[in-house]
Amino acid sequence: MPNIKQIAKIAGVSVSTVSRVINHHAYVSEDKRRAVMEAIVQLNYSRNLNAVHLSKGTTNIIGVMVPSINHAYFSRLMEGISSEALMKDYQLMVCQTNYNPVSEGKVLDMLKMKQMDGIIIGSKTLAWEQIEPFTEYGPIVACEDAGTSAISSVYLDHYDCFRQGMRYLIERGHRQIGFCLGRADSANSLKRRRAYEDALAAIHEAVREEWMFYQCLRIEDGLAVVHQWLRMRERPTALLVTSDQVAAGIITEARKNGIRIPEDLAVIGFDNQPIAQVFDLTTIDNQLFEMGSAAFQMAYDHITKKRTKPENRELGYLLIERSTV
Amino acid sequence: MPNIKQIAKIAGVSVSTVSRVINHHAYVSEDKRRAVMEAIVQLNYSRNLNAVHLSKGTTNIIGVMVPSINHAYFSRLMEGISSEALMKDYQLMVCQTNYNPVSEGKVLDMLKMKQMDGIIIGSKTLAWEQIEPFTEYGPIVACEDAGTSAISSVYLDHYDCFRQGMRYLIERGHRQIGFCLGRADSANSLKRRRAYEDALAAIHEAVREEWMFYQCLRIEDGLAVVHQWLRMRERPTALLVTSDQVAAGIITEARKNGIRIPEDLAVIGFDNQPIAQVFDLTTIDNQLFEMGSAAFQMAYDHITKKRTKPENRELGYLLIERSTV
DNA sequence: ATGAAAGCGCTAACAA
DNA sequence: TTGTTAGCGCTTTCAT
Repeated sequence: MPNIKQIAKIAGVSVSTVSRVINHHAYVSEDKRRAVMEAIVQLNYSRNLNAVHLSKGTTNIIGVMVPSINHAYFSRLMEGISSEALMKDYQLMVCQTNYNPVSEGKVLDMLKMKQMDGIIIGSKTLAWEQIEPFTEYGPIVACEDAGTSAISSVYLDHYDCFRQGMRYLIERGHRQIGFCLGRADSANSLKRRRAYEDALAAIHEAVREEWMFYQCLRIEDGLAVVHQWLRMRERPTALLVTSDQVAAGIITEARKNGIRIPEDLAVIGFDNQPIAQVFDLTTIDNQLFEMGSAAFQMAYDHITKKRTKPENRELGYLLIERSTV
Repeated sequence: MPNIKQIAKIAGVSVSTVSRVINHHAYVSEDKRRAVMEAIVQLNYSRNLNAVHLSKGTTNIIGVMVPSINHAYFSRLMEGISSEALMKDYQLMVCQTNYNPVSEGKVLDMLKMKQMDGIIIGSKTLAWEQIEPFTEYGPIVACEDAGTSAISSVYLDHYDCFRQGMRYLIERGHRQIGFCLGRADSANSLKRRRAYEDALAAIHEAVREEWMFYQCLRIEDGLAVVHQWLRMRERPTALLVTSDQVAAGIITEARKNGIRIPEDLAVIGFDNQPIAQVFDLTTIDNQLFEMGSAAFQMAYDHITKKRTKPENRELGYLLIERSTV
């Protein structure tokens, strides 16, 4: 592989002139520029990015920490990140962690090792205190509420959001309400559960453990929910489901079993994914794409020093009324 | 940020010894090793990966070229790639191209610029001849038939596969068969169309343009298909749909319109995604996960010189009989 | 077992 | 406008 030195030699100039040409700097005479360009073509030259990165101390790479690449929620989020990265000519290093703390640590380490200029956290299991020290090495933006930590974040108020879902159901006469969440112990789940309990308390309904479904992450998880529902003596008349995929699974299996939606069972989904539209599913749009692009922008602004302090940006959400309630 | 030199100084050894310790080389006395380790902890040192990459000439990064990050097909494929990469300690640079030739070219350029050690192509629009020259800079593995080019590939025989789908439908009495494909001009689509035409010719049925749907990529694309189907005077009794998502969209919209599946319309999907299971959809499993992991392994073997010649590996497929035919 | 030193290829400050 | 040169931080060969 030819290097800048050989180009310089052939073009009859110094390496700095070559560098200037490559980087489109001013103050290069037209004939030298041409000579360099010709040499570049002649030798089929390309810069060695590792050398560039080492020399500059930056990489134009953003790391994306997600538990799973193949999950509608993160796919949509990454799409938002990617669209913004594409415009700014940044590359994405997608790191699948499977919620493994060791894997998550490795991603943080890569920031320290200057492999990437910043990190966007889609979701994680590590505590904020374990992540915080790494902000020294570059911006870290979380796509969830980072609480009082010094980590930037784009998030929405899941308590509020869940409360609104509950309110909507209650206003339509439901009192027996259940929910489907993902990880039982995640911060978001905890908030949602609190919202759920508060909402029930407000209408003097007791909380029932058996109406709370956890580990509902994918479309197929909806099936088990329906079967459990069928086995119950007392059944919830409505379900707040924090994933359109799971909601779609529930609806499909429900219909197969002759359960009428929403008459027998009302369902509210989350995310407003395309599948929600197809199912005519009432859902809460939590702006995943926008969250992704906002996260990238935030990281970008920090890298380019447009900002220095951590930011916390709350996004809105929108209840989309369709036919499953 | 501390560097190897400072560590050496504090530990009272040379930089080479530090390097040996970091890289777990043999021939380092126990006390020096300990001294180095202590210095590393003391200064909170981490290697600068850009320097490592420059020095070594490799990066342990594989580029993944996909038109879209947020698409079930590529998500599943990337999951396969990722699972293998995780085991081998490789990082994934996911590059979304939107089938833009310029973006695709940039990914290839990054290989030349030594930003990545190899590339896995999920799908592309560039011609093989335009890609082939870049194999000089590192292994390129395509997740589709790369024809006679010198590019490695993992693929399945889409002609055969489509033929089998047709055969299955025909055996069950269908003669009026349509299909839903993605990009009209892709190599795969062309093969499938040929298979379709050959299958019809074999039963002396004419080919009808209006029964061939293109640009069917996402779940929501299924709706339009159903509406067009409804408007037809003569309708196909069966549809071969190269995406479970689209098939699910079709089924959902069909049921909503009182169309019975499979009595009025039989549907075969593709990919055997989780959604196919939920919909009890007859589908053809084309082993996307395995394709992804095989692609990574292939790239890996070339990088580590276990192989040098381009490989072409054909994967099997499996028709999964469920209830939509 | 250890160290000196020559790269790896580029950027950018400085001098001219 | 151009060139010289000192880094960037690490690996690895070659001596010892």
